[in-house]
Amino acid sequence: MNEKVLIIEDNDDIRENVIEILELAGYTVSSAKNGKEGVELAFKDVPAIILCDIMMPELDGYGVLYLLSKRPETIAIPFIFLTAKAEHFDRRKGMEMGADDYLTKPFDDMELLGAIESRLKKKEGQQAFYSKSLDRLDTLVAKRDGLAALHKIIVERKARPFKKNQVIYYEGDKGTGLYLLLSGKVKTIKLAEDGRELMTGIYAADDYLGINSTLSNEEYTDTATALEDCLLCLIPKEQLEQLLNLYPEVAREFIKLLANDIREKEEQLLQMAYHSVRKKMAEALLRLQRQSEMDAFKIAREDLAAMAAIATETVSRTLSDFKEEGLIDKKGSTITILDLARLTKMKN
Amino acid sequence: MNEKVLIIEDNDDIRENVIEILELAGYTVSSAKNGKEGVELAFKDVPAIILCDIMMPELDGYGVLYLLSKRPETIAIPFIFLTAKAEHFDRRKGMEMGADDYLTKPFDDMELLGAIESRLKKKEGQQAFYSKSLDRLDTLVAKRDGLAALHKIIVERKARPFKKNQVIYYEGDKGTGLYLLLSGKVKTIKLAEDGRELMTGIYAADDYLGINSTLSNEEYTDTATALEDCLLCLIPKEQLEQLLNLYPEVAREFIKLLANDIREKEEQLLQMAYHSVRKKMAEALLRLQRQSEMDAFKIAREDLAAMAAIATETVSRTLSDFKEEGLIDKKGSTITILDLARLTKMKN
DNA sequence: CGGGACATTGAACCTAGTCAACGTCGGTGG
DNA sequence: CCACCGACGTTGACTAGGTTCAATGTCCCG
Repeated sequence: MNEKVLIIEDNDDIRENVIEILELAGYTVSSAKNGKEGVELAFKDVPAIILCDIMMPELDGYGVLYLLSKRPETIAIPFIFLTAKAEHFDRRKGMEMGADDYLTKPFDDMELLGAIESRLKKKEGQQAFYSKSLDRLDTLVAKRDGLAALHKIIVERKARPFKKNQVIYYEGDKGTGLYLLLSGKVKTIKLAEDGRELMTGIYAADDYLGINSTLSNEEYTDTATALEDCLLCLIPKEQLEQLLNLYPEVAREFIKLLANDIREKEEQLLQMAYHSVRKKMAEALLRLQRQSEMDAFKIAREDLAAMAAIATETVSRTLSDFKEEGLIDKKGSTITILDLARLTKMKN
Repeated sequence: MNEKVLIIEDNDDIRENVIEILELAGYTVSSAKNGKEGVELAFKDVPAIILCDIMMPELDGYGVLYLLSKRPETIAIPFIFLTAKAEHFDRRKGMEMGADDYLTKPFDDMELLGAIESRLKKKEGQQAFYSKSLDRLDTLVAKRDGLAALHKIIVERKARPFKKNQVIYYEGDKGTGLYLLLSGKVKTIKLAEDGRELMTGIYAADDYLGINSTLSNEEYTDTATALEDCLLCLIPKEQLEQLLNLYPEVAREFIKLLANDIREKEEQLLQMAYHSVRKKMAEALLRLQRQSEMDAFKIAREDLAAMAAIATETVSRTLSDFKEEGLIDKKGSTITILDLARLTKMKN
């Protein structure tokens, strides 16, 4: 196979040791002594997998991961952190940022080789799975003629998995492109000065993410976070731009999406403004039901609060009332809608 | 000149009398005995000017005016109401709907001929004025190459004046096309079930109106009303559609407009949700200042209330507070911004 | 099965809405 | 030109709905 591995590690002993092992195992290895160097190497000569220390001079492991995720050609490379500390927080932070695995130093040869091999294999497996998932898009996208080009771009592009609670992009980031959500659920939120969150959107499979920022060439105006494990496909801005100029149907399609989005936002605006908490709550539940296509769903009170722009305590109270009235059932964070009609007709 | 006049009047004596006078004066006259017939005639053979009774069987004068305003080819025809009652309310209602003049029965020959002549002359004069106003668009629109086509359509199309408080379109109306605001100011509002209004947008010269409804092929989602006397140009949906398919630049331009609109709506959403009344008020004032480009503007308390989604009484109170604090000055419905910086930095 | 995160409930407080009365402005008709 | 009317703006008193703070309960993951 002779796959390319990049190791980024400031400790000379560890680095040399790893290089030796990997070369013996038949990999082609390149190495860097700090994060900055590592990122440059990765861009110049794209590796199949990256091993990276967290604590490093110049640029730490998180920074490396962040920078790599900014470029489409390096975004999908399997990424394994090497770390001395097995601390929970660090581990979680890394995984949330999109790392694929952790190796706690000291690790022995078999651990190292096993991790790399399993990652590469998993990636291959995922690739196959994505293709299948992408085939489904055929029926969705290729209906109209010119949209076939968009479809082609999507299929050729690798999909990227995001884990639950992982942030896809932050408010203020420069838009790198459009995300197509292949599976899972994503929320977008805006932060008020005092830290309270407002959910501006909730997305399920086949929805586009970050349309407006990408198309207006501005920074993202909200933060997108995965509500559950997701599969996303990034369509780079440049390709999208070309597509828009070549195929009016594609542009027309996006115009429709945007226009509908505005209508929804205005509707939401009216609700925010004049509806009672009960009505806002009912609308939020209905929105969730509509897009999960089931009568039961799991959602944190905090997320519900952000959707309806009310306090979490008030969410609890209102849901308890609804349960009393036989409108819904709830158990923990799972909510089941019992009386859709009465919820829809909720008086203000 | 031999201009075509259409008279719609159910009283046989009056109708015959008017026809006689007008034919003597050299006009070509067609006539209808009720509103329905009149509208059909107007569509079949577009007249230069229309005289129309208000109280009629089948379809009354208001209905005629409404139906004519739905079609681009009949929208700009001068319209004179004939009415027995000189009541205020009726007069105002007619003028708001877009009638150009009133004749109170009984009227003598000179009154009739004078009104028709002056209307036709005025229309000619306005046409000349519009062209000038439209020339200004050259610099705005024709910068990019393909947009020249859009510009051409705008220039070829007649602009139509709207009077203060006149409704341009109603929520629920099927979108006939896109309006370009040439001069004046327009607000768009949504109505809550309980009748409270929320202002979803405020537009000044060179803004487009009803983009999203037109482009998504849906009904208007809000009601547009003239805040002052306006000049609007209607770009019919069909022409717009052609343009979008032919010129990617035009589509691109609208995509940008829509995307920006979404960003603004989301920003507003966040405000609605978590800002105090003081802050909402400040933001509303700043929005007004930004688009009037002056520090002083006239606005009804009710409109301010609709902008910030608060009660009119609260608007009064808050403005009084602001005045006390030296942030603004106010006299009647005129507000002057004194301390822009402090208003911008208003704490929540 | 223990601990921490998440959910619920209670009580006090406070903001902004409502109702009502009064003041002010501008336009219309005598 | 003035007086009057109606629409619009202001102010006060009261109230309801929702937030906040705080304590307690429950679920779920390791």
